[in-house]
Amino acid sequence: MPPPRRRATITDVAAAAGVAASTVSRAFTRPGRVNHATQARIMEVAAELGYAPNPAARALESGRTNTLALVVPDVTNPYFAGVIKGAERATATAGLTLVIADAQENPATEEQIVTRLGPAVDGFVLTASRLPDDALRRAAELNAVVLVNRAAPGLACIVSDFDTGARQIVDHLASLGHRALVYLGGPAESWSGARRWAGLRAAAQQAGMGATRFGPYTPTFASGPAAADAVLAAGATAVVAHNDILAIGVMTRLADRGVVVPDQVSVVGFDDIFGSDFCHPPLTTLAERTEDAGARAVETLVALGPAGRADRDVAPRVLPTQLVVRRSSGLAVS
Amino acid sequence: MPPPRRRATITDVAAAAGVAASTVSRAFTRPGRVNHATQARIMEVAAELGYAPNPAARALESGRTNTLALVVPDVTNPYFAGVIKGAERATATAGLTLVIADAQENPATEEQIVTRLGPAVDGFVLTASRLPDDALRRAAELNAVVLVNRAAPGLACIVSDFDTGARQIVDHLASLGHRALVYLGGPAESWSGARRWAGLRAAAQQAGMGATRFGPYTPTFASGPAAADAVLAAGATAVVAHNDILAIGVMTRLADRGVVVPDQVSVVGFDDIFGSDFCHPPLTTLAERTEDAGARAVETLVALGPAGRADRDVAPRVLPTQLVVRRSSGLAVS
DNA sequence: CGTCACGTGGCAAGCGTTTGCCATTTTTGC
DNA sequence: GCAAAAATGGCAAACGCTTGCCACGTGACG
Repeated sequence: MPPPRRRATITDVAAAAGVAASTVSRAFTRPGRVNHATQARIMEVAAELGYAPNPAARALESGRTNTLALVVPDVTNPYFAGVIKGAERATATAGLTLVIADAQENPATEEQIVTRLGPAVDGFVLTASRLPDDALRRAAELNAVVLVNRAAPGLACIVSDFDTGARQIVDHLASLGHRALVYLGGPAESWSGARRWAGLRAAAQQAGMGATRFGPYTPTFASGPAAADAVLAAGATAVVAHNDILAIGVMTRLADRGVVVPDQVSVVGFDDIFGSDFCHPPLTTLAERTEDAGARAVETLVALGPAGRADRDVAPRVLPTQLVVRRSSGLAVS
Repeated sequence: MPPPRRRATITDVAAAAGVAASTVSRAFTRPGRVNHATQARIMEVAAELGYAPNPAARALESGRTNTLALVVPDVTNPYFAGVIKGAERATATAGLTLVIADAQENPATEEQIVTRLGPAVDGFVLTASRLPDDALRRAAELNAVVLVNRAAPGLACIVSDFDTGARQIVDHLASLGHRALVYLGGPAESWSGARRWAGLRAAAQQAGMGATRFGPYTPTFASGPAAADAVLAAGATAVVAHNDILAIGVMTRLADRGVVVPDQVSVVGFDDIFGSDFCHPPLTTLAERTEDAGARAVETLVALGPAGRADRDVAPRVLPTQLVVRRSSGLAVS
């Protein structure tokens, strides 16, 4: 095994090519600025030496790191997979590097991430942030920040159209003859959870349907039994869960208790995650354009620039949602 | 909106606390080295100014970035969620930062990631790397590298025990009366795919069972129909898929064609991903300790040090697997 | 009371790059 | 051919931090 090779620096390349370091630097950053022949020679030598510019040194001088951070509450949650994918794609297109950080559903962890990573990145995409408004404002003073599925005064954000989405769900259930619905709420700090419930309640009222909120439940498979039992105890015929994972957990418990979905209870979720098409029965759910959301967020961040000058419109960009009707929703029991 | 505030530097803190910059630096990096009272004052001032050390500057001096990179072929693939989670946890424990990069199942992209990110990180965890051995060796000359579910001469790696796992699968199927199995192969470059097939074939031979490989298939839901149709055409009673996603895709197609799993065909997957417990029917699959793998990989990387001195044993660390029997496997049709 | 060790803090160099400024050479326009 | 302008490349400072080295002051020891 060869000794750990020292990485070639710009000076090494300069020496080998017989030019000054500054010329090498320009060859990489301002291609037009140096003579064509010199440029070619430098590039050749650089390739030969395996030279790659040191990002740390670059960042130090310019203050720009060409790195964006995406913070999600839980990387293993398939809901965020789409956001990650979209952000990843948009970042690559912009020629930047993306760092993904896991806040572990914990505001303190999230704040720590923002503090520690702050100087190392040009901006943050905070997805479903659990941080209070003033913490977000503070973060936005030091870094460009774009929110996804969370709104805060003065900050750019990308949100799904939960109002229309909720109306679609309610209309769907109403058209199946349901007269009331139960909403299984997610975490209390969840902004999107609040929006979902607000949308459902408003739409239900407009449609003359009853709407009750249960919970909060942690939106995991494991919360399914508690939620399902509560639904059965209440005698509900239609239940809308905070998200698909919870919905699937509920359906699993209902099956265990011999309750047939959708014949006896209709179940609707939010997110259309991986798995909602092959669970049993396949889940009716409100699909969000998560990949778009991630991509849009990064694009907005790039447009904002590292200073985070939000002089432009900070009006929320609203992404459409779409109700995917599968087999978990059916006619109300008469 | 306030003007974009300049980030406080170590000099600002030093000035505000009435000490030299070096003292502030030491207060952060060598707590015992400065007077207790001075230390306290510095910390207080630092907190007040919202100071956080600039990682780029730190990295420049020390050559260490305190950042590790985890490269996965596809972040949205739930199989890698466990690896990510485990790596994330171990990295946090070690007080480091983790960067996750998506190679998009593309060797060229993977190589580019390693090149571009190389100077910015202290080491790489390459998961299911598609890179050829010599590219891996080159990468390992410049950075510490640990492989997950991939082996290469001279490099540290964490692998699942596919030999034992394959034997468990074969024994299970044999005990259900199956006399032969069909393996639905994954991508040709997949190292773990090769190991899976090798293990299955060896175990089948030992058990006196037939074993045939079909494919390769891209391991996605969408490949299910093609694979399922091939299985039916061959009249197989037991099928083992390269991974759970493919297995679920196959089961979906089988259901569409009116074939009952497991009564007519038994299906077994690899990975035990999110969803394999609630698909229909729940999938029998070989569970790997993916979270452990991620954590172990990071720990190994940390132990290696930034120089990547693999003087120590580079023997593969083998992680046990476990067969999770659910309802997709049953008695062979007689 | 002198010597020594130790605790504590400052100075300054250096990490690899970028960039403003200047000097030199080449090109252009007349 | 000459002056002016453009092209090209070098010098050196700066980015924020770490760290080897040194200086100073204090307490311990003989």
